[in-house]
Amino acid sequence: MIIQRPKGTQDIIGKTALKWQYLENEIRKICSEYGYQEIRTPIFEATELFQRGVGETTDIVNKEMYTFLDKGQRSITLRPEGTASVCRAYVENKLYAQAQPLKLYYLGPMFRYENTQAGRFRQFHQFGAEVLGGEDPLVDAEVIHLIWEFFQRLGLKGLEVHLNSVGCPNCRSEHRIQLQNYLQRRKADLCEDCQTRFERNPMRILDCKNKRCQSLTSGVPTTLDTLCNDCQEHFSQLQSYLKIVGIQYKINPKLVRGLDYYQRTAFEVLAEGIGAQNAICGGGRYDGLVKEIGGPPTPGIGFAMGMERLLAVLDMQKVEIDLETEEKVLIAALGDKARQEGFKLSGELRRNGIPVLMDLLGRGLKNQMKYADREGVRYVLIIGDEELAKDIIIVRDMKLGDQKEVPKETIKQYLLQNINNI
RNA sequence: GUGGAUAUGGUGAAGCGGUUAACACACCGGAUUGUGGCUCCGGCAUUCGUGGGUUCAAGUCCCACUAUCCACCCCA
Repeated sequence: MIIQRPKGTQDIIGKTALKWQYLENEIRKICSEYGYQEIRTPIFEATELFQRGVGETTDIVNKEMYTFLDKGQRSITLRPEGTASVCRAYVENKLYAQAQPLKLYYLGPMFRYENTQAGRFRQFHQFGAEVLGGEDPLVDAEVIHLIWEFFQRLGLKGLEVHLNSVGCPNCRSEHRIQLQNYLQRRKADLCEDCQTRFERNPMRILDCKNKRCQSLTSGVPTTLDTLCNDCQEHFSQLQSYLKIVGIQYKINPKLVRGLDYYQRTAFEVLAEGIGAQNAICGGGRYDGLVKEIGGPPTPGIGFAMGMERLLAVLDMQKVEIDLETEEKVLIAALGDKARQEGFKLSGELRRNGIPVLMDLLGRGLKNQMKYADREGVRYVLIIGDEELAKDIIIVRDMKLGDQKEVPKETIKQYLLQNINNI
C-alpha cells in the first residue's frame, strides 16, 4: 500500500491552487483597504494557551486538539484557531503600546482532530482578522462590514448573516440563573451533553441541535432577554450602524458560539448547498480574553473564515474566477546546436518577463508541438539547422495556426509586441 | 467517539459464483524523414483496497481490518 496523505488533509494542486492564490490576493487587498496588518504567529503553541484562551469547556479543547509532548517534555498543540495566538502575540510583543485599536489579519492552516465530512478537515485554512483595543460598536460594525464587502466582491449570493449578543459577564450570570431555573424541572429530559452543559456552560444548551432539547428550550430565556443596559445599548448601536450601510442580517437569539471567550456580539455567516457544515465565517467580541491570558484588560473582536468552505461556495455558485491564463512561449529546438541557442534565448526572454518553456526531454518536433499544445502555449519558436543557417527563428502562433520567419535579432521585440500579458 | 454507503488500470466505470476482467477517456507509439489540436491504426489490469474463510470454482458470498465519502456531535 502506498503512503497516502493523513485523513482530513489535502493536496492543493493545479487549477485549485490558482483559485487559492486568487482568494489570498483578494484577502490581502481588502485587508489593506480596511487598515489591517498581517500577523504571522506559530503554527504550534503551548497547549495551555488554548486551554485558557479557547476554554476548558469547549469541544475544541476537550476532544479536537492535536497535542503532543516535544523532546523537552513540553505540551505543544497545533493551533486549532487563530484568535488565542494573536492575543498572545499582542501581549508578548506589547502591541498595546501601539496606536489603538490594533487591526491584524492572518491567513493559514488550523488543525482539529475530528472525523471528516463535507467541508470539514483536520487541516483546514482560515482567513481571520482581529481588532484589539476598541470597544465601540462601530468597531463591530466595521468588522462585519469587511466581511460583507468581501463576499460582495467575490460575487457570492444568498449568504445569511446571523447576529446575536451573548452579553457580558454581568448579564451572563443573570442569564445563567434564569436559564437554570427555567430548565431545572426538565433537566432529566435534556440530552446527555446538555446535562453536562447545565452545570458547566448552560448557555450552550440554547444551540443544541438535538430536537428534544430544542423543543424544551423553545420558550427559554435567551441572552438577549437578560442583557444589561450597557450591552443592550451596544447591541442596538451596532444594529443601527449595520442598517445605515445596508447590511442585511438576521437576529438569532440562539446563536451561541462554541468558544468560551465570546462576549456581547456574536455572528456567523451561513451558506447553502455545501453540505451540513454550512458556516463559512464565524466571529464575535472577546473583551475578556487578553486579560485572561495575562495581558492588560483589552477589548477585542474578530472573525475567522474557512477557506475550503469559501471555495466550496464559490464552486457551488459557479462564480467565475479570473485565473489569468498567460500567453506562454515554447522553444522547440532540433539538434544540439539549436538546443544550446534555445537555452541561451530562453534566459533572455524570461529576463524580459516572457514566460518560456523548453522541451527538456529531447523530443522530436512533433512531440514538442504536442507538448506545447497541452501546455496551452501561444507561440512556438522553432529553431533547427535551417534556421540557424539563415539566422532566423520560425514563430508559430498555435492559436491562429500560422507561422512566420522572424530574424533572430528581433525576436525579443517581436514577442514583446505580440504577447498581451506583458 | 458513533452511524450509513463505497472500495475493479492514470481517471470514469461494466462484470454480481464458472474458460483470455467489457467500454470510454487519458497516456504511449505509428500513419513519406522538421510541425500540435481532428481522423485512422496499434499498445496499455497474470488482476479486482488488505488479510482470512466458504466452495470443485470468488472481482462476484461471509468475516475482520484499512481507506474514502456522507451524516451525528460541534464547528471554519
